Amino acid sequence: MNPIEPIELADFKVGVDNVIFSVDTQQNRLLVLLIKRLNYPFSSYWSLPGTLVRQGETLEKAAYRTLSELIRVNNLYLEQLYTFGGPNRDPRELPESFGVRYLSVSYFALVRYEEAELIQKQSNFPSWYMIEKIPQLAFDHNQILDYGYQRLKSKLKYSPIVFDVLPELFTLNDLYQFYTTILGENFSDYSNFRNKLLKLGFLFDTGVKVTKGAGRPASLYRFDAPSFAPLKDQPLLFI
Amino acid sequence: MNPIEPIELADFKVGVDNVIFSVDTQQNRLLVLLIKRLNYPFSSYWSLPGTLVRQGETLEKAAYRTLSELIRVNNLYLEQLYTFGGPNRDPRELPESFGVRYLSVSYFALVRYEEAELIQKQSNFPSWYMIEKIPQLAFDHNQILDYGYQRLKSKLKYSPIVFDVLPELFTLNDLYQFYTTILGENFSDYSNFRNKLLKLGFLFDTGVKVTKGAGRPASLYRFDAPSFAPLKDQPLLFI
DNA sequence: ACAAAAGTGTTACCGTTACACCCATGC
DNA sequence: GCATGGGTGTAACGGTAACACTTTTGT
Repeated sequence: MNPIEPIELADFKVGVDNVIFSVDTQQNRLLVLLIKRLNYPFSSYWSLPGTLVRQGETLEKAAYRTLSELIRVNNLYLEQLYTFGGPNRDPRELPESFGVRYLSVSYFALVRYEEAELIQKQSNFPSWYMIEKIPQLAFDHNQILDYGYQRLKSKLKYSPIVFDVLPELFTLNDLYQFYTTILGENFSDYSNFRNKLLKLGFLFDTGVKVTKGAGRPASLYRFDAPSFAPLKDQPLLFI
Repeated sequence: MNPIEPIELADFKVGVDNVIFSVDTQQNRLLVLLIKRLNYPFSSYWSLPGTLVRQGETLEKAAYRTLSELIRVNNLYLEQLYTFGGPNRDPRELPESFGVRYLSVSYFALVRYEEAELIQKQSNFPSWYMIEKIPQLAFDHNQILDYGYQRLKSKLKYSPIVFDVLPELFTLNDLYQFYTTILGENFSDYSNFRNKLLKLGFLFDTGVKVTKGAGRPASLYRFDAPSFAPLKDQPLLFI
C-alpha cells in the first residue's frame, strides 16, 4: 500500500457474513442458518447472519460475535471464506455518500445440529434451512453461500475439520454419518471408510463401548492431533 | 449486515497486496516481486506491491492495476488469497485517527519470468527475489507471502492454473520444468508425469515439432479446456 | 430366534513408482 | 559416434471398490 495516493480512494464499511452450516446426522440433513432482514435494504428478505466490524475488533472476533448471538455451541469450526468487495454490492452505496463501500468478508462455520442451541430471543427469526431449499437471499448472499458449500465439501475431504465439530469421543459410525450427510451416500462404503481411516493411525479406540438401541455396541474413538501432525501437509484424502 | 448498529464501528481503508510469483524454468528459480517502501511507515523496508482501492474499483481490478504498473505480461493467473484485517496491522492506525483501520485483501499472481517484462521506470526499485531469500518485509507481508506460497503449491497440484500461465503451445518438458521449479525435483519423475497427464485426455499433440539445441525435437501440446471441464470438480491430482 | 448395528475379510482391479530402454537430432 | 534431450515400456507394489460375511447386542 502506497501512502501517497490521489484523493479518489474508497471509504469502506467492513461487514462479516457467516455461512453457518449445521449437520443433522439423525435426519441426514445439512442446514444453513438464515435470518430475516427487518430493515432497508432488502427488508423482509432472508440473509446470512452478519455484522459490521467494530473498532478494535478482529474480523474473526466479529464472526464469532454474530454466531454467539444466535446459537450456543461447544464445538465448532470457523474459517474465512472469501472477500466480496465490488462496488454496488449494497444499494446503500449512493453516489452522494462520498463513495462509501460495503465490503463483506465471509466466514463459514460448521457445527452439529444436535448440539447447536438456537437463541430464540432474537427478533430476526433465525432459522435453519435445508441446503436444497435456500430461498432467494439479500445482497449477493446466494453466491456467498454456494461458495461456502463448495469449500465445505472439498475441505472435508482433505482436512480433519470434523474433529473440531464432533465431541471428544465418538463412534466411527458418528463419523461416517457426518460425512454422509455432507457428501451424500455414495462417497464411500462404510467398511472401506473405516479401514482407510483406521489405517491412517490418528484415531484411537478408547475401549469404552456405547450402545444405541438394538445391535452390537460401538467403540468410542478419540482423534489424536499429534499423530495427525505428520500428515498435515500431505495431499491426503479421507474419502 | 445489520444496518442499525451502535456508533463504535470501524472505518476502513482497503488495500490490495499482491504476492506476484514468477517461474524461471531456465534457472529453476521461483521468484517473488518486491518493492522498496519510500515513505512512512516501514520506510526503506521491502514490501509486497500493493495499492489502496479507489472509488468504483473492484478489488480484483485494483490488484491488476498494481501488477500492470510493474510488469508487462500476456499470460497470468490471479486469485484472491486471504483478507488480513486485524487492528494494529498498520502503525498509521493511531488512536486519534477515529478508528481508521487498514485492511489488506491479498492476491496471488503467477507469471513466467521469461515473459514478464519489468517496467523499470518505477521509483521503488521493483525486484525479483528468490523465494528462499526473502528479507524481513514491511507490515505482516512475510505472513502473507508464506500463505501465498502454500496456496501456490497446493493449487498447482489439483488445479490447471499452469495453463493460464504457459503460452498456447508448449512442450511437455516446459510443463514438467514448471512444476519442478515450484514443487521441487522429487514430486514425480518425468516419465510418470507424462503418462499421467496424457491419460487425463485434455492435452492435445499439435504435431508441430520444436527443437532445443541437441536432442530429439519435442511435440508442442495444447490445453483443451472443454476436455478438462468434466474433471473440474473431481479431487484429481496432477502430481 | 431374529433383526439391527458394528466390525472383519476377500478379491479383482487400477493407479502409482521406479526403473530400463528406445528414438531423433546436433556436433 | 556419442552426447543430449524426447519419448515408450514394464513389472512390482499398494491402495481402492464392491461385496460377503461374522460378531454382539435388544426384543
